[in-house]
Amino acid sequence: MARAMREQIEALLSTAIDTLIANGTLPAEVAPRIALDRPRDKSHGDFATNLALMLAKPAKQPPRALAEAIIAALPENNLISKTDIAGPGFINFTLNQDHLIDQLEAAWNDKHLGVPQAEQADTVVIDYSSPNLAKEMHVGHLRSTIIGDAVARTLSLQGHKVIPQNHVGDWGTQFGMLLAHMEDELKEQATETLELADLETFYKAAKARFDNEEGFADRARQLVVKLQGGDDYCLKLWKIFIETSMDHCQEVYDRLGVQLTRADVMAESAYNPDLPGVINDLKEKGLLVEDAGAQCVFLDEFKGKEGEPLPVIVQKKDGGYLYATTDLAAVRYRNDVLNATRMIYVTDARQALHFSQIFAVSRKANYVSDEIRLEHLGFGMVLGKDGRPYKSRDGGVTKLADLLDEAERRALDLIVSKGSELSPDEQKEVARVVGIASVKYADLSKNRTSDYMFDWDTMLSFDGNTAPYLLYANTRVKSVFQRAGVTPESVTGAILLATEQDQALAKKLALFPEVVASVGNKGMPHYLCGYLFELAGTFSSFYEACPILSADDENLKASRLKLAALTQRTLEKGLSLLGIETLERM
RNA sequence: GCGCCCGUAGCUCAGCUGGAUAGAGCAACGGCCUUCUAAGCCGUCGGUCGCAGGUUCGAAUCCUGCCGGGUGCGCCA
Repeated sequence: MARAMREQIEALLSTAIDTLIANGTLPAEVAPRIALDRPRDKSHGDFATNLALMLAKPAKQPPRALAEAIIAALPENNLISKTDIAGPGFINFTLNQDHLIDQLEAAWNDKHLGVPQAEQADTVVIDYSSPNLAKEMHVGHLRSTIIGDAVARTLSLQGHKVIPQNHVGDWGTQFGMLLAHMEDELKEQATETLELADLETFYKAAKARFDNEEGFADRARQLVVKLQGGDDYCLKLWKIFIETSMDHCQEVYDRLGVQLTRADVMAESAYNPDLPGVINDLKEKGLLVEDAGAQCVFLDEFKGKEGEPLPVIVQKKDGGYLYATTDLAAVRYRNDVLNATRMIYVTDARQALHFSQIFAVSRKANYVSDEIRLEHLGFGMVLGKDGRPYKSRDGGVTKLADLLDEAERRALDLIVSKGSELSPDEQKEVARVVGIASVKYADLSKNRTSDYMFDWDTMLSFDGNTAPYLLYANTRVKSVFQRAGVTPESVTGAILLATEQDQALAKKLALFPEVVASVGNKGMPHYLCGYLFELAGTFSSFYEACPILSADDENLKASRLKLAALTQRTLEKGLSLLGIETLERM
C-alpha cells in the first residue's frame, strides 16, 4: 500500500516549494512546514493549504501571486483535478475522482484497509493497565486498560512491533497485612488453597485488623521484612495471593476484550534484583547526591520555589527503594532487553511530573539514547454525574466487575424495552456486547487528557456518538447483504460516484488511513471514534438517499454494494482497533 | 509558594501544526415509514470560545496578566 493521499499531496507541495527556491522566487532559507488542511466547507475543496499566506512575506510577493506560482510549480500528477485560489491566498485542491476510486480499490484489496505499513517499524513498549494486585480492579483502572489496548492495537495495524507491559503492583508494605490476614484465614480453612471470592472484602478486612487489632500491625510489618528477605513460607503465601489476584485481573481483561495476557505481565517485583544496580550505576555516573539521608538525583530542569533544584529520591534513608527506582530499572530493561525504540506509559495524568523526572534521569544516565521516544499518555479522571470522582452507591470505589455487570444489565433492560424480535439468548448476547462496548466507547471517545463524566444514560443512548449507534449502523450495513444474499467479501464491480451521497461516503472512507496515523502518532483514540461516528452518519445519509439493492442500473447497484461493503469493513476494523466487538443483528 | 492541566451552546463534548461563516450529540421545536433495520434521516432554535491586553494579514488555538476549577510538589505507588 502506497502512502496516504495526504502525504502524497504534501510531497507535491514540498516539491513545488523546492522548485520555487531553486528559481529564486523564494529565498533559500525558508523551510516551511507543509501545512495541509481538511477544509470544513465543501466549497473549499478536499484539501487546502495556506502556504502562500505564510510565505508571502519572505517571498516579498502578494499572497495570491505567490499562490499562482506555487500552483504553477506543482509537478504533473493524477491526484488533483482542480486547484483554486480563494480568499486572501488559500490554495484549494479538489481530488481527482479516479484517484479517489483507485485509493478505495487499493484499500478494498488490502487486508490493512489502506493503512500504510510503517517504513521504519518501531519496537513500541507500551505500559498500561498495571493494577495493584493487593486490591480488586476498580473503576480507576478502566482508562489505562482500554486506552492502552486501543493504542497498542492501532500501532500493530501500522506494522509496528508492539510489546505490552503490564507493570502490576505486587510488592510493597500493604502485602504484609494481607499475608498476616491470609495466614489466619488459611488456618481456619485448613486447606492449602485460598478462597478469595472477593478481593476487596479481603483487603478491607485486613486493613481493619491492621488499624484496630492489637499486635496485628506488628505482625504485618514483620511479615513484610521476612517476605523481602526471601523467606520461603512468606513467598509461598505471597505467590498464592498474587496468582489469585492475577486470575481475577485476567477475567476482567477477557470480559473487556482487552488483549493483555499473563505473558505481558512484568511485575514490579521482577525488577527487585536490579534495584541496587540502578543505584550503583547512578552513583558511578556522579548523578547521586545524599540529602537528609536519602539518595537523590537533582535535575536542573526541576526547580523548587527558590529556584533550587528538586530531588528525585531513588533510595530512602532506611535503604528502601521507591517507585522511581523501579521505573528506572524498567526503562533499562525495556531498552537493553526489549530493544524498545518508543516507550509509552498510559497512566493517570497526575503522574506527569513523575514521568518527566524518570525520562529526564533516564536520558541523563544514558539509559536510552536521544532518538528513543519516551511518552507519557496521561488521562483524566472518571467523574460521576455530580462532578466528583466516580463512586458506587455506597460511596466506595466501584469494582470493575460490578461496573461491567451493571452495563450488561442496563443494556438488556434497554433491548427489552425496545421490543426486540430476537430470542432471549440472543438478547442476552447483544446486551453483553452493547454493555461492554458502551462503557469502553464512552471513555475512548473523549479526549484522553480531560476528565470525563460517566453517565449510563448517555453512553447507552442510540443517538449521538455512542457505541450503540455505531453497532446499529454496522448491523444495518450487514443486513443489506443478508437481504441481497451475498457476503460483503464477494462483492465485485467498479465504484461509481453517481451522486453527492456516493461521493461523500467515498471521501469519508478514504480518510481512514489518515485517522489511524494520527491515533498511532498521538495516542489519541478519540480521533478514531469521531471518525467512525462521522462515517456511520455519512453512511446513514447515503443509505436514506441512495437505493442500493433497488438501484436503477446494475452497475450502480454493484458500486453501492461495494461502498457498503467497504463501509462495513471499515467500521468493523475501526471498532476492532478500539477493542470493541460487533454484532450480526440487534 | 512553585509546577502542570482545564474553562467553548442550557447539558455532554469536538475543534489537528494559528486559517475561511467555531462544530457534533442531548434537550426543545418541526418534517420524513406502500420501498434495503425509523434503535434511522432531514431541518429549526441555541455562542461575548472565563476576563483584559499583546503578537499576526488572520487567534478558541500562541504570549503576558487576572478570575474560577482541578491536580501535583524529599523518603506511598
